[in-house]
Amino acid sequence: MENNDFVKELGYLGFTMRLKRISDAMMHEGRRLYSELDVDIEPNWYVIFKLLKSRGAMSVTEIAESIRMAHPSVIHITNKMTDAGYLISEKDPTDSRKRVLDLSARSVKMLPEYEKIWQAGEKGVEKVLKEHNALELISILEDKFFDKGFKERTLEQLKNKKS
Amino acid sequence: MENNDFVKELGYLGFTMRLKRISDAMMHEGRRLYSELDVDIEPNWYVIFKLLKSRGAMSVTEIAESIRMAHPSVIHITNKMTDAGYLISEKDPTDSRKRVLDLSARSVKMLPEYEKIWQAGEKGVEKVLKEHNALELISILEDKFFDKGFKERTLEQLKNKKS
DNA sequence: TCTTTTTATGTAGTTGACTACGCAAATATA
DNA sequence: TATATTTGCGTAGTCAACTACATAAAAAGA
Repeated sequence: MENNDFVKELGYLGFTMRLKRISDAMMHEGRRLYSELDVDIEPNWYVIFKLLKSRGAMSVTEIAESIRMAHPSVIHITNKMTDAGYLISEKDPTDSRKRVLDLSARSVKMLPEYEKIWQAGEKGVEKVLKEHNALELISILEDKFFDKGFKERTLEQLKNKKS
Repeated sequence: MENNDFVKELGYLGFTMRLKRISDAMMHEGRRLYSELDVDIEPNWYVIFKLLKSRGAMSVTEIAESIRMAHPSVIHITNKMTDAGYLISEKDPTDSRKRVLDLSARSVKMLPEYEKIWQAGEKGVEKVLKEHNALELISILEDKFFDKGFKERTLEQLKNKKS
């Protein structure tokens, strides 16, 4: 960080933007990392890989709920993974509305290599965050600001001017 | 948060995605908040408003550096603010490459109202985060993961397999 | 059984970041 | 002074997330 960072000067008002900047920066770093290692996957795919490996085949909506994402986002990600040959998509035989996704043979073959990278990334993050209770803070943020949290809290403050 | 959140199960591996989810959620909440209050501004504009109010007129690149964003992003945001009548754009008389941006009369008129909202939002965030050293943690994240941080740390871990 | 409601998926359109590249003006250098 | 480099801005193209809406199948209810 440079010392002339205006967002930092804004205190708690700058919090959301700083959160976004860090998250965006890490995403872009992830993309650069993969491209430098010549690995043709994208950041965030790892969640789908891990999920399907752990739980087996799942439908679009099941995936969306498991990782708390809107279903169109899941469709977008998994379509790209399917195009890249990492996922297999099949109609559910008992419910023809559903589409069931699972890891392809290519995924099974490549996963060991990719998991090395993810483990290294995790270690790097862990080293920095272990002594700072970072996961605990993230949990609190999720509890307080997911869904209606931030808006409601602000409207509340606008009404009760006293505080 | 629901209890069946797979990303949470991933430990430090899920950290970046959880960061992104929270930051996205807060952004969307912000948009909903403004629309509910019938205010025609967008999340993140507040940083530009605050910056120009505090520092006076600035060029595109100066703004980008002050808030640590890529300059095309700043152009994108400030163009929309200009279209909405909140900013004035003028060529720098001494350097014709530069374009200098400043708050319009409309901004000056509306700012007191908007600042009430931002103050309320800040209070809401502050209430939740005060006892958790959240700003300190954000600073650490910025120090460690901005720019080349995350990629370099991961590559390092990939080499030194021992740790 | 026929109709209504719910569920699962998909598409379209919006927003907000980024990188890569191009162009023109200012500055530095030969 | 002429050329080369740097700087400032802008555009194009990419990607990820969201909401709103559409469609079709399944489930529920009359």
